[in-house]
Amino acid sequence: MALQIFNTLTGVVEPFETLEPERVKMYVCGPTVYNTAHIGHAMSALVFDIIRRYLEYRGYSVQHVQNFTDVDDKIIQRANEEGRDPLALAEGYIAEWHRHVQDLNLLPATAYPRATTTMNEIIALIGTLIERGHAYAADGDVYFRVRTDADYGKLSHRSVDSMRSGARIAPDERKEDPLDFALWKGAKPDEPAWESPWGGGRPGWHIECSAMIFKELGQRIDIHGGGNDLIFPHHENEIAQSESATEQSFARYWVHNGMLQMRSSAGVIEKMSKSLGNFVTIDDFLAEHPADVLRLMVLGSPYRAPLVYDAGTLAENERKLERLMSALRPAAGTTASGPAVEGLEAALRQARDSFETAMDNDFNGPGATAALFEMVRAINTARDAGVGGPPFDAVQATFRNITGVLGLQLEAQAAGAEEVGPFIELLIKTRADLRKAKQFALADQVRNELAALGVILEDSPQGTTWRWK
RNA sequence: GGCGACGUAGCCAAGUGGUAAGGCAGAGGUCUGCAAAACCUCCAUCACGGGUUCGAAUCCCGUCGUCGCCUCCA
Repeated sequence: MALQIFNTLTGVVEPFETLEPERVKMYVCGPTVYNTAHIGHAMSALVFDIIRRYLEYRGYSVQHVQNFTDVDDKIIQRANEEGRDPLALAEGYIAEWHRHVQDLNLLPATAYPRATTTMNEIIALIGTLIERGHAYAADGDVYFRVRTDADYGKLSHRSVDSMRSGARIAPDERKEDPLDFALWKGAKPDEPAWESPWGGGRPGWHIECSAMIFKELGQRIDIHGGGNDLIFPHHENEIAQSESATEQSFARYWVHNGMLQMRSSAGVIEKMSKSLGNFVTIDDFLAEHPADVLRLMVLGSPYRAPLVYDAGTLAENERKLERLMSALRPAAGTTASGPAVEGLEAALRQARDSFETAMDNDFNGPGATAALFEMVRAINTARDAGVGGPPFDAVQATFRNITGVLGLQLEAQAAGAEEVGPFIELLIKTRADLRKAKQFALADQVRNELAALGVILEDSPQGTTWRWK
């Protein structure tokens, strides 16, 4: 079966066909860098990281562009509050994001354009829109003339008329129509400004994405992604601008992830956001949990659906990670042929098929992880049956390969192991002597006290191993 | 009010016409001095009400409920 993707534009799952053979042009909206990122931002990045990895697994060469909105009202506001230069403030959060990319094991995008480094292209694009009658300058600002775009609203599936009747659009006397949106904002005193034919100012939010896409990927792209909170107005406006300027279709597939939601202590479930104050920063999360736990959380729910974050989902995914890691424990036996080996290999092949079928079906993470757990059981069962040697190693390598397609690292927490390892080994040896002498109370005391320090001992016929809890 | 998504066991969740994957939690068992881990077994008729069909969780209509967007937002 071939890859199928849900397209927000059409509202249905469609076969995936690229503009050019074996090549995918993908643009994903990145963060506005005015504040520290939280795990909701991470979720979106993880979703598209997984999509990209799977496309590459399927043989596509992926051009993956992610932007930084590094000049906008919020950045300016925040900089003013802190008495800092807005561009320096943005620069700091961009550096922080690049660190998150590493910490979360995200594949770096192939390009990271910014609004401030795309200024010439933005100004040129606005000029084109004005020439074609799709935009107009007004008192230092430039607005997009929404009524010149016949199919405005097609992405968010709403009509211009229904939006006009909505009361929530603030009227602005400079606009010809309340729905018109800013392409260029004239600068007030003390605001960062770039020279343009319409005076000093800065780009509106939406235009930068269109300009960056044209610059980095061309006038047409395969996949445009982002959070589903961007569908309207951001992506709707991007389509309007882009297609009005180029007179051809802009992005083939619009892919949107659902929002990360937070369950409050009162049980209320709401979107995680800065403004509500119900967020967990990426750094805070990673201080307590491996990045794989967050990735498993994201994989454990369909990417388009909202994902509720609470203590329960956290604990559940920590256990999932432990279980996946159990498949990587070394073989104890040496059986390298026979029915047990054949059964293992057959089970792996079947699970791999299930994995691909699930991922081909609009990147079905829960289905794909289920296939992973089938591999885990097959591998552990085979180990218990004495399978070992090259066939066992090969199967584990396959398992690692597949988990790697999802971006899972499955690395044992090694922090401090070099320093404390010898001491723990010493205690394990002492405990072994105590057990040999039937001094079980003392032996258990060693184990319990280590457990209190976060070190789990596990006995097996081959000896005792330890791991961090 | 408008638009959209969704409602499967205690929880997360797969399945989109032929009698319910997987994970967590729980129960029993194997192993162990005891644990832990691993392995085995058990644990749901799919929000509700109609309809279409030989047959529906899966299609249609309605009701209730949840979330998102309509303003900055991943």
